[in-house]
Amino acid sequence: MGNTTCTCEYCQLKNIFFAHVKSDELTNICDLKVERSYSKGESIIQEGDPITEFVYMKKGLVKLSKASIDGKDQIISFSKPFDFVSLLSVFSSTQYKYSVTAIEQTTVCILQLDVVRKYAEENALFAMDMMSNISQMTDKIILDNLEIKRKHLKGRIAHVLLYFSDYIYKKDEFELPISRREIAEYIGMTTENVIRTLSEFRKDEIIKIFGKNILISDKKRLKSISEFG
Amino acid sequence: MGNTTCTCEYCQLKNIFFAHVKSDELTNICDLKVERSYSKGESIIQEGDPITEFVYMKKGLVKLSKASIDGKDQIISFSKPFDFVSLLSVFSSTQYKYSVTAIEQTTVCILQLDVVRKYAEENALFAMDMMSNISQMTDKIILDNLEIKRKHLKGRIAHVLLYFSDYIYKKDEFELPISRREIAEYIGMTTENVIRTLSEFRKDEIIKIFGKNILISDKKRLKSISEFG
DNA sequence: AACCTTCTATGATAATTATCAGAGAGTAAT
DNA sequence: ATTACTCTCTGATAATTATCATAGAAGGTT
Repeated sequence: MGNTTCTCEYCQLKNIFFAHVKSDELTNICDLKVERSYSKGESIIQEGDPITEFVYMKKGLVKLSKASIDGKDQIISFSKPFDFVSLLSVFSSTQYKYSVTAIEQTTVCILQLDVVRKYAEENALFAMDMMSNISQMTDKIILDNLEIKRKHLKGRIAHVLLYFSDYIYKKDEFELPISRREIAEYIGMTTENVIRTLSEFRKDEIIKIFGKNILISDKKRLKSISEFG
Repeated sequence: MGNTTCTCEYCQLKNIFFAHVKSDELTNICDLKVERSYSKGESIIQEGDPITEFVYMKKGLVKLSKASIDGKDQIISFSKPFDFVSLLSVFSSTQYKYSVTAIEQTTVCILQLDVVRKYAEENALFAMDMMSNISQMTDKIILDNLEIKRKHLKGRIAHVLLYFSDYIYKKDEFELPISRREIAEYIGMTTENVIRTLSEFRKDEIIKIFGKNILISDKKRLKSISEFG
C-alpha cells in the first residue's frame, strides 16, 4: 500500500463526482484527499472497520465480499474506476458490513467522511450527484444478482465471463482477475462445478483456456447460454 | 385505488423523512402531497413506467418484482410502512426497472419528484436524510439476498417465515401475505418444493398450517434451520 | 531443494432440486 | 350451477448440483 498525490483539476473523476463543486473548492478538496495504491490481493476495507472515509476507485479492480457465519466468503460485486467502494453502509451505518479487496493493482482516492458530509450539506447539487451515483451502483448490484439468481450453473458461468469480457475489459481475450473459487463465491456454486463447467465450455469450443487467460471464441453461443441456459 | 388527504403535522412519517424540513415548509409539502390506497393485488408501479413521483409507504405491505426474459416474475424485496418504494432507480433512471404491487391493503404517500428534488436542492440536510434512508434500504436488500443465496431450500423457507414473523408482523402466528408461488419467486426455487418443504416443516411440528395462516410452534428449530440448513 | 499451500482438474457417488403428472379445494365469472 | 381459473398438495422420476476422493501444477517460504 502506498500513498501518492495528484492534481484533481485534471482528473477524470472530477466530472463524475465533483461536477457541481466550484473550482476553488475543488482545490481545497484536492488538498484534503489521499491517494492509496494496493497490489493484487491486498485488503482495502475490512468488514467491521469503522466508516470514517469515503473511498472511490481511480484505477484497477476490487471485489466486495462478506464472510458468512460458516466462515465462507460471498462476493457481492466488483467495482471499477469511478465507482464508490464505500457505497454500502456509508450513509447508513457506522461500520462496514463487507470487505473490499484489490483483485488487480488498484488506486483509490480517499476523503474523510466528515469532509464529504460538510460539502454535501453546503452543496445540495453535489449531494444529489452523490445520491444518483450511489443509486446507480446499488441498482446495478441488485439487478445483477437477480439475473444470476434466475440462471442455472452454466448460465451463471456464461454471465460471469460476459461480465468481465463486455463490462470490465471490453475484449474477447482477457485474464480472469479472480480464481475459480472466487467465481463460485460470486455465483453461489461450488468450485468444482465452476471448473467443470469451464472445461465443458472449452470442450464445446465456446472458450479457450490458458490458465487464468480466457478467450471467448463463440460469444453468440455464450450469450445464448447466459440468457436461456 | 382511492385518494384521501391527511395532515402531515401529526404523521409518523414526518420524523423519518422530514425531520430537517421546517414546519412551514412541511405544511407546504403537505398540500402538494397525495395519498393513495390500494387493495391487495393492485399494481402501484409498473415496470417501465416513467419515474415522476416519489412514493413512500404509509400503511400496508408491497412486493417489488421484476419480470425476466422468460416471462417469470422474480421478487426483489418487500416494503413496509416508512420505506420508500420508489427507492431503486428514482435518482438514477427515468424509468422504473421493477414493479410494485400491494400484497396487503396499502396506503402510500406521493410527492411529485420535482418537488422532492427542489427541497433536496435547497435543504442539504433533507437530502442527506433521504440518502441515508435509501442507503439503509438498498443495504438491507443486498444483504438479505446474500443470506438467501447461501442457504439451501429448507434454510430459505425458514428464512422467509422468520422474515414475516420477526420483521414484518412481530408475531408467531400470522397470515402469509403471499402465495407459495410468490415465495418461490422470492427465494428462487420451484412452487412445488416450497409447498413440499412447508409440509415437511408441518410434519416435523415446526409450524402449523391453516391455509395461508402460519403458526410457528418451534421457532428455535426454525432459526437453526435458517442458519445452518 | 524441500516443504507447504492453493489452485486447477477429473471421476464417482450422493444429495438436492426440478420436472412432469394428477387431483382436490377455493375463487371468480358467466 | 357450470366453467375456468389459480392455488395447494403429493408422488414418481429426471436433471442438476454437491460432496468426497485423488492428483498434478503453480506459487510462495524456509
